[in-house]
Amino acid sequence: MKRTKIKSLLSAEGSLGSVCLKGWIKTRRDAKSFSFIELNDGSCLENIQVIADANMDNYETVKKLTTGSAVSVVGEMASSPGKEQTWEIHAKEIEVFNFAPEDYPLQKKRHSDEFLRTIGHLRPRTNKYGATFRIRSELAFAVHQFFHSQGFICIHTPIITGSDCEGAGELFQVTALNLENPPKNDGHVDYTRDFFGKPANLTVSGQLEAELMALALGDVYTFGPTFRAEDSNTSRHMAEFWMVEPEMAFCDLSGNMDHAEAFIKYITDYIMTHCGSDLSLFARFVDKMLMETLETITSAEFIRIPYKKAIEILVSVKNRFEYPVDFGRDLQTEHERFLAETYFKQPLIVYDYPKSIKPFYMRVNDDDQTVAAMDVIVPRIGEIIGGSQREERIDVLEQRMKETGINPSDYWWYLDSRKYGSVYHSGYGVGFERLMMLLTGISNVRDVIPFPRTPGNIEF
RNA sequence: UCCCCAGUAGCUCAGCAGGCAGAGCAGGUGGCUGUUAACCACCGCGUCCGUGGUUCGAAUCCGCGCUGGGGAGCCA
Repeated sequence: MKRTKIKSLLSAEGSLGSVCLKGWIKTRRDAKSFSFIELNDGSCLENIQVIADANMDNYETVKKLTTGSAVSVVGEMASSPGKEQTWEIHAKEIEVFNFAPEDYPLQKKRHSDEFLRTIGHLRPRTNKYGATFRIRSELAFAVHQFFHSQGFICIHTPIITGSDCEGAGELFQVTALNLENPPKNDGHVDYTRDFFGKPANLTVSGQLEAELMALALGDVYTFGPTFRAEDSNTSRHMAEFWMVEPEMAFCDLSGNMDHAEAFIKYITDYIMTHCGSDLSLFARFVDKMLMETLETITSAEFIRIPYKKAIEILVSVKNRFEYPVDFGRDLQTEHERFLAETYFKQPLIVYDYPKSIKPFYMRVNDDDQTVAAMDVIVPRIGEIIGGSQREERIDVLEQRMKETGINPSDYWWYLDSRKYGSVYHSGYGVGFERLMMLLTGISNVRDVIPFPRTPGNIEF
C-alpha cells in the first residue's frame, strides 16, 4: 500500500479512507481498551493521532511502543471526537520497524538548545528543529525563485580558490601534500609539488568570480558554502556557512539598494505565506515579537541614510553606547541595533561609508572620502546585507589595491574585467543563516543549520 | 583570541555562610481514564566536569585545566 504523508493527509478536504502512514512515535497514552499514539513523519509540524484497539493481533507489542520508535500504520482516517485534532486514524495494522530503547535522549518535554546541540544527530526529530529545517528548505527555494523570477542566472563559483588574500578573515588551506612529511625547498614547503602547484584555500566569498560572470551574463547570483577559519566564538559566526551573492551589471548603488530591499521583502513574504504552521511555533515559543517584526519588514519602506547622517544621529545620543562614535569608525553592533530597534524601529540602509574602513573593490565616490557601500540593517540582527557599487575604473582600482596592501598582479584576471568593456556594476552578500535567524527569531546561528561547524566542533 | 558566567541523576534544576546528595520530568511496576506534555501510588537512579591544594571533614573554599553559554573583536 502506498504511503501517505501526514502533511497531505491533514490538508485533504475530507477523509482519505484507508491509508498507510510511516513515521516515528512522539508519545503514546493508554486508555482502558485502546492506546493513543501520536505519530510524526517530518512532513509537517503536526502529528496524527492513531487509535490502536486492544483487540488488535499485536496489541501487546503496541503497548510496548516508546517515544522515538518507528512504525508503519495502516488504518481508516476518521473524524476525531477529541478536542485537539480534527482527524485521527483507526489502526488496522501496526508494523514496528524498530523500538527506541528507554535511553532515547529526546523526552516529551522541552530540552535546552545547548543539550540538543550535543545530539545533533537526533535534534531534527524535535518539533522546533523539524520546523527550522523545513523553513530552511523553503527559504532556499524562495531565494532561487526570487532571482529566477527576475531573470538572474544562477552560477556556481569555485569552492577551492588560489587567491590567498581576499581580505575577509582567515582561510582554510587545502592541500594534497602529506602534512607529516611535506616536500621542502630551502627549508620551506614546496608548493610547486602540491596539487595545484601553488597554495590553495577554501573560498571566503564568491564575489570576485561573480563579478566576472555578471560582466558577461548581466544579472547573476551565487548561493553556496563559504568558509572562514576565524577563531570566533559567538552566536553569529560559524566556520562553514552559506551565502547568497547577487551581482548586477549596469546597476548603481541606488539600484543595488532597491534590489536588496526587494529581496528581503520577497523572502519574508514567501515564508509568511508558505510556512505559517512552522512559523507559529517560533512566534509562540522563541520570539513573541516575531510576526510583528516580519510584518514591519514587508510593509515599511526601508529608511535610507548616508553614513554621515547615521553618525550625526548616534553622536546626538549621549551616554548610551559602550563604544565611541565618530566619522571614520565603523558602526558597532550596538549602534546598528539602536538605529533599527530604537530610533527608526524598522529596517534601514546606511550607505556611503568612509573608504578607510571598506575593502578595495568598492567604488570611490566623487568626494574621495567615501565609497558607494551600503549595509541593510534590521532589528535584532544588525547588518544582514552588505554590498556596494564596484570600482569599475581600472586606475582607481589598482590604486586602491595598493593602498590596502593587495598585489594587483595576483588579480590580473579581475583587473582584465576592467580593461575590456568595463561597466558600472553592483552587488551584495547575504548570510543565509542570518536570514534564517531573522525569519525564525532563533538567536544562535548554530541552531539554524543541521550540523554546525565552529572552532573545536566537527562532530556529526 | 579577550572579558564575564556556568558544569550536581537520562533531561531541567535546587543544594554552596564546609558536616550522611535532593525535587520535577523521563524509566520500571500497579491502578484509573476518548486520552491531549494525561492522571494517582510505589520503585530504582549519582566519578557532584577533571586535577592539585586548604581542612578533622569539600558538591560547597582556592589554583590549574577541560567543556558549554553570554558579550567583544572579526564579519555573514
